[in-house]
Amino acid sequence: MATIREVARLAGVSVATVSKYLNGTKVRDANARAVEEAVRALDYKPNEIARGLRKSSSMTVGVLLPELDNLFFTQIISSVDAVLEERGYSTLVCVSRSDSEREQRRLDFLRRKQIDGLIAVPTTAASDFVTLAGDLPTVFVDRVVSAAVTSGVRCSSVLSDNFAAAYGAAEELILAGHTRIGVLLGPDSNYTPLERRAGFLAACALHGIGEGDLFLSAGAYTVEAGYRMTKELLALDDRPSALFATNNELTIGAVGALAEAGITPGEEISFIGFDNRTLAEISHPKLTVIVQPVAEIGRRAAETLLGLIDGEAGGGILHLPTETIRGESVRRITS
Amino acid sequence: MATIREVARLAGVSVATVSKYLNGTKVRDANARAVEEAVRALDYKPNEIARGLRKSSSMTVGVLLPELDNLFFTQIISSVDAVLEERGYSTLVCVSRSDSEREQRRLDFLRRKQIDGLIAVPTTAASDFVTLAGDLPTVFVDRVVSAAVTSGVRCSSVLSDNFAAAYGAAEELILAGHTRIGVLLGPDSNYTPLERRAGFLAACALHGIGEGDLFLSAGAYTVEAGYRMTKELLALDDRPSALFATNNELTIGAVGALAEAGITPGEEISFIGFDNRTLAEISHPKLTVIVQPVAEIGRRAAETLLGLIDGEAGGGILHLPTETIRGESVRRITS
DNA sequence: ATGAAAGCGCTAACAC
DNA sequence: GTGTTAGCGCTTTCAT
Repeated sequence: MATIREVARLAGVSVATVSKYLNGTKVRDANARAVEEAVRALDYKPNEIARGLRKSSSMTVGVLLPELDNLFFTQIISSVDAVLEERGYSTLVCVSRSDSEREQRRLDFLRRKQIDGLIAVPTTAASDFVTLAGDLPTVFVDRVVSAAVTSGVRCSSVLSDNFAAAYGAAEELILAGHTRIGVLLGPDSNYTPLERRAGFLAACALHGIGEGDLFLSAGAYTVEAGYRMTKELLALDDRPSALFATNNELTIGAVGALAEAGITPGEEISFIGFDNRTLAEISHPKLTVIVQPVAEIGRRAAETLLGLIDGEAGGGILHLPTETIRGESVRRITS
Repeated sequence: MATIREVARLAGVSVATVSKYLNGTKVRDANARAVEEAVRALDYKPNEIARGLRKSSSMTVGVLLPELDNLFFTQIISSVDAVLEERGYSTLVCVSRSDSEREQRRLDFLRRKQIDGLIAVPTTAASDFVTLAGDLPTVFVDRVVSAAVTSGVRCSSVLSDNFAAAYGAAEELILAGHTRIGVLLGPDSNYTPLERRAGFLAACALHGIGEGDLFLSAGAYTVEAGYRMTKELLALDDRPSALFATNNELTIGAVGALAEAGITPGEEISFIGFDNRTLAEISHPKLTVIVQPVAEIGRRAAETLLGLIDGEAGGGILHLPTETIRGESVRRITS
């Protein structure tokens, strides 16, 4: 690869002139042309590594998340990347496999790579993660860090309004006449299940439905867990008349269990799913689902990070509204 | 961030000694301990950028693909990353959005970042892409480059054995008695549809089924295209008795169209899908699908790339076998 | 085994 | 406006 020196020599100017021209400082017209020509002739491409070393800015941001074979995360990366790319940043992706130790090692790795900022879906409790991140501008996605910890720290959060999402789902079912509802929840070790549970219970409480009428089951955010929980609920003597699955995997599992039991959502049992727009659309009848604004989450996370990098204050928590896609899987009943 | 200088000063040795110790060269025991302690005290993390500049190796590989909101690609990244990470490499992800110009710009960007190698699912015809990649060690995934072009060039290909996959699907249907089969194919502008079409036709020809008995429809690799093609085929007076969807999106679309038409796969119409293991499992009855060994593809691609980086010869084309997951969506008929 | 010093490719003072 | 030069943080001769 050609270096700036060779370009300078071929163009008959100094390296400083080449550098200046390439970075937008005015140079004499004749020199500009000479440099341009030399660059083309040598197919010169600036070495960003050297550039980064000198400017102590790598124009790289790290993205650290639990896994890559999950569309929720990768769609977020997708829009994060779109925004960052436009600003000339590149994206270094690392995976924690939901393992705290691994996560810490990867974070260490990213710091060695001199990333300018970080977008993370931490596995470690976010508040502890803040400590690890230190002074690195960081945006948490799908997790929040209590304001207490973040004060003065350069980090913010972007996520769906999970409380409102679950609240809305509950209302949807309650207004359709359902009082005995099964809820498939994720593990309490994650952050979002707590918000979703709280939102659901809040709506129920408001309508006089206590926990006694509800069938709350919690498990992993996996297809298997969704399948198993649904089967268990269906096997009950006084089984619920409606089901709410609170994440993509649980939704898939629930749909599978219902299909296997020969139950059509919206007939014997009403159903509200989460996130899997595609599954909702190809199901027959179409499913009612709550969908998170993944693209928007990614976009806002990236923009927030760029703000932090540019010195804006952190500490903000951005809750983005979810959307309810109404299919025909919620049936009005009169109890 | 602490530098190697500060570590040296605190440890009371020269930077050379610190560097040597950190890189595995033997140093006096007392010095080793002193360095270790200084590193801990300062929380020193080597600056990989500076390191890369000096060694002119960035320990970074680029991954360039059409999009990130597609599990086929992201699962591949996932296993690529797992392999590379183990060897100390990091992964720079770029997206072409299936746009040749954009792809070239992103490739340029990656080169500026001094990547040591590239894993690509090119949008540009792979043979042209080779020229762009130049001397950069490159592994093509899901695409091949004719041996003629690659001779002497440092690139190889890793992909599924698409011919055999489609051949197998055809046999599966033919042996069940089907002769009038609808095939949902992707766009001829991609590479894989060609192989899949050829494989399917080869099996048919062997069993005396000509193109006249087949219903080949080609379209985009999208859910909508799959849905539309399926509806069209179902609307025919002499509609086929079996359907084969040749990719994930087409499979989803087909399943949706069948559900909407009230057709249960494996009853009125037999069905073989592609890649969507999850959908196959939660469907009732379970679907028969051909699945690509995504994890293996990624793993082998990464290993192949590491080989190329280490100076191995390129030019190889690795075809990995697909797997047939048998559900109950193929029904034996007697015509 | 150790340290002084050169230099990877680039940018930013600084003097002209 | 241009060129000379120092130096980003590191590795690597090359003497010692």
